[in-house]
Amino acid sequence: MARAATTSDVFNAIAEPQRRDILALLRAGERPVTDLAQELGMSQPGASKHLRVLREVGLVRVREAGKQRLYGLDAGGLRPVHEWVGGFERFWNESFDRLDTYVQDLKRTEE
Amino acid sequence: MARAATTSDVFNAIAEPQRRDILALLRAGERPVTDLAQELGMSQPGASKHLRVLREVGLVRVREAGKQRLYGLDAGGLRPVHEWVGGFERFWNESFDRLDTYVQDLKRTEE
DNA sequence: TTGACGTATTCCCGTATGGGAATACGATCG
DNA sequence: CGATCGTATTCCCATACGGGAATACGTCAA
Repeated sequence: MARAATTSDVFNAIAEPQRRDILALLRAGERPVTDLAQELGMSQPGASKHLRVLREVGLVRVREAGKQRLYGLDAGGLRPVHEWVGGFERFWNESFDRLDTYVQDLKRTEE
Repeated sequence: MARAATTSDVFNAIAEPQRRDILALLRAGERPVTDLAQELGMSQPGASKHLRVLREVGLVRVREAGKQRLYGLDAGGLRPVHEWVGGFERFWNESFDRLDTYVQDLKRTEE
């Protein structure tokens, strides 16, 4: 056993910088694989692989368009992530207080 | 070359379910390693390792407390994630429209 | 100083990947 | 049908992890 099954999980899908780039690009609209690959400076197979992951977790949708396959954004899958992170929102607003406490503590320790 | 250096990146840090669990628990306040390990059903070394990753990306902060080391949440690091995902918010609100378009397209294809 | 307790490291293993190269597919056009 | 274009797969390599076991550390109590 090793590296618990992480794939097919949205959090893992967006952990890859290149995949985040793809998603960002798709906000502008549907695009064929080659287009994405070229624009992001990656190989076609590379783009296809990343798109596959994104498709499997439901962040992207494909549409057959003749010889091409147009990939489009399906942002709904990001909602759970947004909500999860949102659950911490009130904590980073307290950050200054906490940082202050931390600093006070350091001072006390140094004395 | 393989699997680009992903560690030391917030997105990657929260890609691990267990690490997300740790962060969630820490919202209730500081905790020593053993506590976390037990509560989450993981080994002490395991907890320490995950905490190390979280510390390196700045999501967690340590405070020496005698024999123990109290880990506390440092949610500020989640802000970039929240913002990134937030950049897609308006897209998942359009999801119904898009889904509709998609379905229309399927119908047309089947005819 | 010796022990005990709470943690962090180090090893080692097996699997999951990301990337590159070559190749297999599927659809459209002559 | 045969050629071509746009994509998806398959191999293979090297590395990054996550997990378990054993061990090294650092601190405090007796």
